[in-house]
Order: sequence, then C-alpha cells, then structure tokens
Amino acid sequence: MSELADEYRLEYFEEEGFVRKECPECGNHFWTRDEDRVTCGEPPCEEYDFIDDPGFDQAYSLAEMREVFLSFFEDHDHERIDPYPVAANRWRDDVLLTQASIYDFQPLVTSGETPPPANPLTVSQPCIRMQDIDNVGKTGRHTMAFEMMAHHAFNTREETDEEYAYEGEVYWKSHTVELCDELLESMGADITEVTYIEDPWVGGGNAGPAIEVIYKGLELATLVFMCMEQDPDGEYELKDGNTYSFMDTYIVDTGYGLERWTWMSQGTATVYEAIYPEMIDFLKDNAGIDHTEAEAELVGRAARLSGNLDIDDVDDVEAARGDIADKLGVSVEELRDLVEPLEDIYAIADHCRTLAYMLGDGIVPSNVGTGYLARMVLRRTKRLCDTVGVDAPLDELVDMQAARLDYANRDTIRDIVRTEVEKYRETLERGGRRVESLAEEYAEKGEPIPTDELIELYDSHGIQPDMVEEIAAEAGADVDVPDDFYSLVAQRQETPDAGAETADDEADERFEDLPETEKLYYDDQQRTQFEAVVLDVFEREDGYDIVLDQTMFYPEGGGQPADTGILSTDDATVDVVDVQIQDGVICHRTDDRLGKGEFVNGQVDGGRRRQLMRHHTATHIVIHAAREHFGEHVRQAGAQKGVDSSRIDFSHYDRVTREDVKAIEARANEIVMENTAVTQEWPDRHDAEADHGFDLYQGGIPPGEQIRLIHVDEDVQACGGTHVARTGEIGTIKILNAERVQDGVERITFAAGAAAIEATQTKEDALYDAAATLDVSPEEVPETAARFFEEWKDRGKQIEELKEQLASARAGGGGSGEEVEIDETTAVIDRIDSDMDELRATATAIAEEGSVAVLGSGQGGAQFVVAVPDGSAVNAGDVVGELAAKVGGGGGGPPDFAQGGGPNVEDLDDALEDAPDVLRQVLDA
RNA sequence: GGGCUCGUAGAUCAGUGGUAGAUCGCUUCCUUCGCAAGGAAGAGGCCCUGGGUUCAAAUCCCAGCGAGUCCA
Repeated sequence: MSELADEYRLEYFEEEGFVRKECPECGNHFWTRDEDRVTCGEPPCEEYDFIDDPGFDQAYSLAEMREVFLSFFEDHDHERIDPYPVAANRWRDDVLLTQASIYDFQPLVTSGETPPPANPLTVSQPCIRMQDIDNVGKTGRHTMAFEMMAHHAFNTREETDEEYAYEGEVYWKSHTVELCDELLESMGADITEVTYIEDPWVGGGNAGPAIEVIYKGLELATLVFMCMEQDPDGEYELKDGNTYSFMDTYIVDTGYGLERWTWMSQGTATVYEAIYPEMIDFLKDNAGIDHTEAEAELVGRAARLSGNLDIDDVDDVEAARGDIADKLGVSVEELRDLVEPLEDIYAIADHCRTLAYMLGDGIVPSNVGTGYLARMVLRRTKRLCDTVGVDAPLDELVDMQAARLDYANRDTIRDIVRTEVEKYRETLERGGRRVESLAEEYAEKGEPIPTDELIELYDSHGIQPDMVEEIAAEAGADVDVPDDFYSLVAQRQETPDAGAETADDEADERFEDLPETEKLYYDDQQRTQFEAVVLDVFEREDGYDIVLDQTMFYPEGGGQPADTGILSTDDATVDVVDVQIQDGVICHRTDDRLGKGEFVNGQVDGGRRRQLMRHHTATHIVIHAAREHFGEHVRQAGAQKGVDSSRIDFSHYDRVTREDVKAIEARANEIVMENTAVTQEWPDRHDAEADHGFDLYQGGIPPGEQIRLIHVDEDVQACGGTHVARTGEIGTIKILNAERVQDGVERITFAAGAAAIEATQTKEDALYDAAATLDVSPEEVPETAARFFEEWKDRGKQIEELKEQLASARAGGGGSGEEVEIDETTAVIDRIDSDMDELRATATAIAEEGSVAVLGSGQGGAQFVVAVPDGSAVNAGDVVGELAAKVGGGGGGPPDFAQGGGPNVEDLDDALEDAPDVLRQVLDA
C-alpha cells in the first residue's frame, strides 16, 4: 500500500494546508485541515456525531438531495446524464445487477473503445447490492437499494500512441478532491472536520489510489482514481496480492451515497427514517406498532448506541444487543421485542424499493438470473410482512416506492407482484402439506425429522427450515436444524467436475495483419452478386478459409445463420459453405482453394438469403407485437433465425396462451400488410440511447461510436442483420408454437413467407388425414374425436364387465378345465388363450368358488395365473415359480394370487399337464 | 447455465415389480319442515408421452413434455 503513498500528495492538499496523519487506532493514513486531529474519524476509531445534530445547514429529502448534487456538478461544467437500468446484464455479461455508477461505463468506455455519453459527467445511479440483504434494517445504515451519485471524468495519457475514443485529460485527483470539498462547504459542512483517508482500491482487474471522505463519523463518499490494470509484470503489488501497472486511460470514479447525504442532513436515528419516512409511518401504522413515549425514547437511544458501535453486519448486531440492553438498563428480551418489529419494517421498505427498481427496469421474476434475485427479494419481503403483521397487499407497498421513483409501468409492476405473491402462496401451501404429512409420520415414529429431509424440503421445495419447525411443532414432531444447514445444501449442489474448458484456437499471425473486410451486404441488402479480390487463403481441416477485400456474404451473427453461395474466377468455382467474422475480418469457408490476388465473382444463394431476411425482419415484428400485447417488460432473451422457421425467446411473467398467440399473430400480420419501409441508420450511439433507451439492445450491445439501427414500424433495434426493404416482402407470418423455456422466459416459434405456407400446409395435412380416418369433415374432427374417445372408454368398461361375467360363468362349471383333487381341495387346471386381465378375473372367480385355480394362456408368450382360496395351504407363488420355469421364465406374487410366464409357448401344455404334480409337490414341501 | 423434486379420480395425495387405492368433492337414495350434518349405494383413471429392461412396469432405466425449487 505504501507504494502508492506518493499518489496522494495532491496539489490541492498542499494549497489548502492539509496535513497527512496516521490514525493511532487503525493505522490508516489520512489528510485533514485540523492539525490537532488524532484519529481518522471513521468508526470504530470514532463515533457518529450527527444523530440529532445534522451536519448540513438544512434537511433535505432524497429527491431534493439528488437535485442539489446533480445541479452542483452541472454548475461545475459536468453534463447530467440519465441513470442506467439496475439490470446490468443488459449491457455486460459479467454481472447481474448494477452495483456502482462506474458499472455504466464498463467495459467499453473504461477500456477506451467507446466514448462516454459526456465528459465529464454526473449521474445518480440506482444500485442494488444483494450481499447486504441480511444487514438491511438491522445495522441502521445498510440498504440493499441505493443511489450512487457520482461524477466521472475519462482521461487518456498524452504520451500514448494508441487510439482511444476520448483524448487528453479532463481533470484528475486534485480537482476531484477540490470539488468534493467545495460541495461539502456549500452544504454548510464544517470542512475542518472532514478527513480524507488513503484507501487504495482494487477490483475487477483494475486498481488505483482512492480516498474515503469521512464527516462526523459517516463515510459520505469514496473518490476512486482508476488508473492501473492487473499485469503480471507490473511493478506495484496491491492488497489482493496481484501486481499492477499503469494504463493509458485513467478515470475519475466517485461515489456519493445519496441516502447517506440525506441522512446526514436530517440526523435521524437511522438512515431509513431519513429516506422514506412516509413509508415507514405507513408500515408502522399498518402493523399496529404504536410506541409509548417512553418506548419511543428507548428505541431512539438504542439506535444511537448501535450506530456508534462497530457494526458491519447482522452478526455484530446480535452480539451487541446485550451490551446495548445493559447500557439502557433493560433486559435483552425487552429490547428485542421492541426493536425487532422496527427492523423488519425498515427492511420491508428497503426491499420494496429494491423491487420497484428491479421490476420498474423490466426484470421479470424467474428461476434464473436477475429474475431469480427479484423472486428471492419478493419472497423475503412477503415473509417479513407476515412476520411483523403488515397486511397491506405487497403490490401496493411496491407501488408506493415505484410511485416515488416515478416509474411509468406501475400497472405491470403491480401485476407482476400479484402473480408472484400468488405463486409463492401456492408454493407455501404445497410445502405446508408436505411438511405436515412428514411431521405426522415422524411424530408417530417418535423420531425427529432427519436433516436430509430438511435439506430436500428446502432445496427441492423451497421451504425454509424455520417454517418446517413451526409446522412440525403443531404435529408434535421435533426438528433438529444443524448449524451448517446452508453449507449442507451447498454440498448437495456440488457436481462432479464441470470438465475442462475448450482451448482457444491459437492466434494466426497472418490473420491478424489482414484489414477489416468491407461489408457490402449493408449497402444494398437486396443484391446477391459482387466482385472482389482474394487477399489470403488459409488451409483448414475440412476446407479453406478465403478472405476477400469486400464481400456480400453475411457472416453468422445476431442469431442469423451465414449465407452460402459460390465464388468463381475465370477458371474455377468454389462453394461457400459457411461464413464467419473475427475482428472485422470475414472468412469464407470453401470446399476448394483459390489463388491469392485473384479476382473473383461472388454469388450469394439468393433464395436462402431472402428467406433469412424475411425471418430476421419478422423476428423484429413478432417481438414488437408481443411487446404491444403484453407490455414493456417483454424483452428479447435470445433468438435464432432459420430458413424454415425461426424462434424468439422473450421475458414474460405468465404463460403465453392460445389467445395471446392469435393476438400477436394478427398484429404481426397487420404490420406485414401495411407494407411499411424497413430502414437502417448509423447514428452516434449516445444519441441513439438518448432517443430510444436501452431497449435498443435486445440482441446484445455492439461496440463502437456509431451503431446500426433498424426501424420496422415503430420498432427500433440495434441490429447487425440483413432485412427486407418493406414489410410486405415477408408475405405472411405464422406462429407455429409457444412454449416456456424457463420460468419467466417464453419461446415463440414462427415461420415467414413460403415457410409459413409450408408449415400451415403440413399442419392442415395432419388435420385432413385425421378427418379422413374418422370419415368426417375437418371441422367435425374435434367433436368426433371426443365422441370416439368417450365411446372407446365405454367399451373398455363394457369389456371388463363382460370378462368378469365370463370368468364367473367359467368358475361356475361352464369351463372346460380339468378338475383334480389335491389334498382336501379341488384344483381347476385350464388353458384359456386370452389376455392377463381375463386370466386373472377367471382365477379370482374360481378361487371364490373355493377351488385352487391354475390357468395358462398362450397369448403373448406363455402366461400363468394361480389363485388360491382362503384357508388353502397351497402357496400360489411357489406353484407359478415351478410352472414358469418350465416355459423358460419366472414369476411370483403373494401366496394367494400369483402370476408368471415365459417365452416358450410350445411347452405350455406340458407344463399344465404337470400342474397336479407341482401342486402336490408344493404342498408336501 | 447447473443441481434436485414431482406428474396416479374433479381436488389433495398414498401406492418401490405381481388384481389401481384413500380423503374431500360429485350423483342417487334414506333420515329432516328445511338447513348443517349423518347413514347407504354409485359414478368417476390411456397411472403425462415415447422408447428400453422384464414372464410381468403406475413402480426400474433413458429421452421428451409439463410443473416446482435451490444455486451461480
């Protein structure tokens, strides 16, 4: 750490007369204006000093504070930008949720590939940190949802030769601290009390010096100066044990906690009361929490005390509870009864805000990804409501936060919450029944419910151990929840190795030197013929990769398969079977080679290409129609175009019904019939984002300063695929199927153009065939099929009845069977060539008459049934075993009724002849 | 993306290779002025689909479809 010490010697500190000190408590170095200052000022070295004594001139609400911050930086030459969604996986695949403002600009802007929307800029970015979920409500200062107010500046070093999307230095460390100081002063803070602690930052492969800003015991901001990257040869070893070196880009990354600034301005006991007071009041009222003045005073003192303690997570809170109770002169139980409901209410308010951000940004609850996180938060919130006795519907609570945050899709949010709460209720009901029967079972045995049952209940059925305890107690069963329960669950999840990762193809040096191929397929998407020069040819295992200077062949990408076709010179023609793009260079996989430097004539398979274009444009239309039909939360989650059919996966919180399909199909074909123009444009990416928002990037985020937009009707998407010129060229769109691929993700398969006609005809053929078989018109098929099915069932019942009648008739002496006296009883031995059902019925009937039945059948192999009347000493299982052995098989069953058989039908009669002997033998044994 | 659990009567679920069951609901009858309830009888099952193993599969194995759940 000390290696970076020089990085903190800022001009600003020098000009303002700051001194650098070392905190005697924690050993950290910090900068202060106060020469007499001893500690760094951050708990636990020092205590909160702003509760009931706000550190700013006036109290601000959350919204007011946000505005003060953003306009301060606007006044200091920053451009204000709109916040990004909390679902960070919309633009990057390494994280699920936005956890800091810098996430907005990773990885494309921080690496210098793409320019920032403005430079410098300021933003108040909603963030969600799931890792704080257990602390919320308990520590008094943790929230899962928060807004990180920030200002960022993106700089590149003067001396670099590389090209970056931004150039030169906007400002760096000194000015950043100066701005922070000025902001604090403008709020009325006593800046001699502010300390700047040196705290190098490392994360996500980047690093740099950073400064924590502490005021009155509260960390108000972190100023990060990202300027290093992980480098095995780097000269700086930082706290994560890796070595780092300086980058060409260096970025000011600040984070000012909106909630904390608001709290500082109000000095309430906890942060929650400062940021959503009206919601806290509502929840308290709804849960019937009504404190006497003495109680309220006690709660306030407890909050202040816990604020002053070294509390980083919920375990500390539990540990500290006893100390706090002592200091307040009450029992731990008394304190807990008073404080716990409040903690739950704080958590509910925070969780509802989290849900409002998530659902408001279009996250759909699911069993995967961000959807799973949303579901987890929702269920947890519902449990908290039930525990503390809040009976207001959850959708109303989430809506209160959504209204505060000004979301436009509040109806959808409420709908999603209602659907999810209902699903959860069903899960609980199902689980409850399961636990009840399990509890009764073990209560009867007098055993506690074993751990592996608990693990399965949780892992497979989503039932928390504490819920099992509750229900089991009612049934009188014990439950022993082991301390390491969750690690046992994790163990069960472990899989026996995922297998080695596939090794990357080694980089081809000749390949890297090639220029980017000129893409003719964007100039005129209708053309299929072109001329080009062969730049290079690579021999591959199963053919050749030919690189041209320009091409009309579309490489596989964005869910659109590659074009096929031919390349020909004066004396040779090769087939193009696949086309791939890598770093802008397009490779044509061919069956034979062409000479380097030759002129070629390229011809794309036009029929195939046109069909792919129809399907690609149709994909945009279908998703657009689905969005119109279901709402804005519908978002592409993957797509694959083909020649015969295409499919599109999209987020939606309910099943797609037949009615939905019809409506979407109708709307999609309306757009086709309107025959509107499909247009492309290449706007600046930030203009495009400003105009259309992040919904542009349904198929992924492309790099670069300009992006390609495709307009179809009112739909706009960033897309690299090829499209028809007018929607009418699609001909028709036929939805073939709708299915659920994951919870919260639906798949629609459809066909366009000729493929739609073919698909429809195939389906009609099936209907016509069925109609012909039933000898009715297609319209009558459903009714007739239903009638036939009913009749078929009736006949089954009739046959069964007749078999039973036949059986009792046979038993009554109508059969042809041989009767033999064995011991005291009569045995009927007979061969009836019928199925097992009839054999069984007959045997049962004979046994009811008081005789032993030994029946054989040659149908479907040699089969036996032996039935024995009550009180007979014959063991039917043994008899069948012996007989079946004679036909090369086996058999068995209970002593009074057994079945068996074997493959050798020709030995059946012999076996039956031996039956009397077998019976006697079995009796004697 | 991975793991796990479950698909049996209208509903909820038993049934671990050998004749498909229970409870509730439903229908009819009896008791009652009527209702709640009680008594009696009865109807209601391609045991999710398709393969495989076996003399024999609701049951065991594989695949698919459907539902649920945990984790990243």
